Amino acid sequence: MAERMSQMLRSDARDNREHVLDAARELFAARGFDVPMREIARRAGVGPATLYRRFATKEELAAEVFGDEMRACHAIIEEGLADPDAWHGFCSVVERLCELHARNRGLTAAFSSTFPRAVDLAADRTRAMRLLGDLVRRAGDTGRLRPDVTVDDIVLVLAANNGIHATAMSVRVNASRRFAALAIRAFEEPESR
Amino acid sequence: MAERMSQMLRSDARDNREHVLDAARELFAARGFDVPMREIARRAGVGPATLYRRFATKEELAAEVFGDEMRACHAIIEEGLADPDAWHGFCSVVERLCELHARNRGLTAAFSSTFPRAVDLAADRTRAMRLLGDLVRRAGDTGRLRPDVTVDDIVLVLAANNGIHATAMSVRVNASRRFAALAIRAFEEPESR
DNA sequence: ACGTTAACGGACGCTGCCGTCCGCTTAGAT
DNA sequence: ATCTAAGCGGACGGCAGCGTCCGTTAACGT
Repeated sequence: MAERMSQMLRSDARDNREHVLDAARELFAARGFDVPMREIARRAGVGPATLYRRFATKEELAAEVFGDEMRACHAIIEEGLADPDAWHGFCSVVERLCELHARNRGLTAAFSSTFPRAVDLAADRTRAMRLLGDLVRRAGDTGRLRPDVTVDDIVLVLAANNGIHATAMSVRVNASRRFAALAIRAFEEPESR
Repeated sequence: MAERMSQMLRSDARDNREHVLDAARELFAARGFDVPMREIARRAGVGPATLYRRFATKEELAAEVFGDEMRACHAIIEEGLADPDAWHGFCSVVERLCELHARNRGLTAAFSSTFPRAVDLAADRTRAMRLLGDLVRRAGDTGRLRPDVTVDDIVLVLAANNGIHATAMSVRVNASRRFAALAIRAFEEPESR
């Protein structure tokens, strides 16, 4: 559908739309949702009006950008579910989600909280929740996961992971890795190993 | 010193100063550092000019407010150090710090990051760090704490705790409690009990 | 090549915040 | 009761970000 619309655009408009999305992706990832629209436009080599012509509001742009990131989340969880070792799959999901969120400031906002008008993100979110539920159940069956751990705990950890506000990305990612390791320790049944 | 200055103020000015501090405490706690100065003034029943006459800048006001909260942090840590059961003291510090930070949005900003001009807060911060170091060492000696846990891990957990962005305070506090429990599990040496 | 029309971007208006100024008010000393 | 200076707050200017308008440019069908 998005492609059909892009197809009807003139070639320069289509290019600019892509440039805007790329710029938004980079800036949202690096500095969170609070980057000014003008700066996205500037980085895309485009005037503000052009940006607003394609994306009527900041939320609309964010919805499109974070929709992509959401798909990355889904992919990670599904790969974890596909892991023959359920516990290992669970751990790698926690680790990789934490890292993804550390690399994308503001992705957590899309994941846990809700954007004003981003209805489609809510659907992605509930789908991710369902998948996470499967993951937790599957890991629980192995006995390696503490029996009282729920999906909410994962979401809590993800939200908390977003509290790591270091400015430099490398610092953020390192801290996030340590944090993921802590979280996994907290989730693991001590008597299982 | 602060009292000496207040003493020289006219009675109405002194009252208003207190009202402003009370309002700022409440609003910073409830909604974080981003509340408008006007709103603090309004809540204090005071004009903007009055507020700015007492606190030349927003940071100055925040420094004064969070200075008080800082003292609460110190008290918590010192009580933990005074606990005859070192491990129990350690746990209660983690729990109580998490809860305090959950009740005070933006306190973590003062605690871990640095305000532009809040020099005096930095001193409080390093003092808190030293105390936390003592706490960790003391808990480590009991063998209940995993030997690789450092002060940085506590700070990391505190920062992460601040990522719990629920709007309603009761929700935030509950989530924070669960989070503290998770953190303590992660810190505890599994073979020790 | 050329005309039509989509697309562009600089300039604009609006809102919300910070911090200041200045004419009026009132505490508190005499 | 009076006076004076400390104190007050509404109104102001400035800045930054969002979203829009309109005169100009250039894509692309013929």
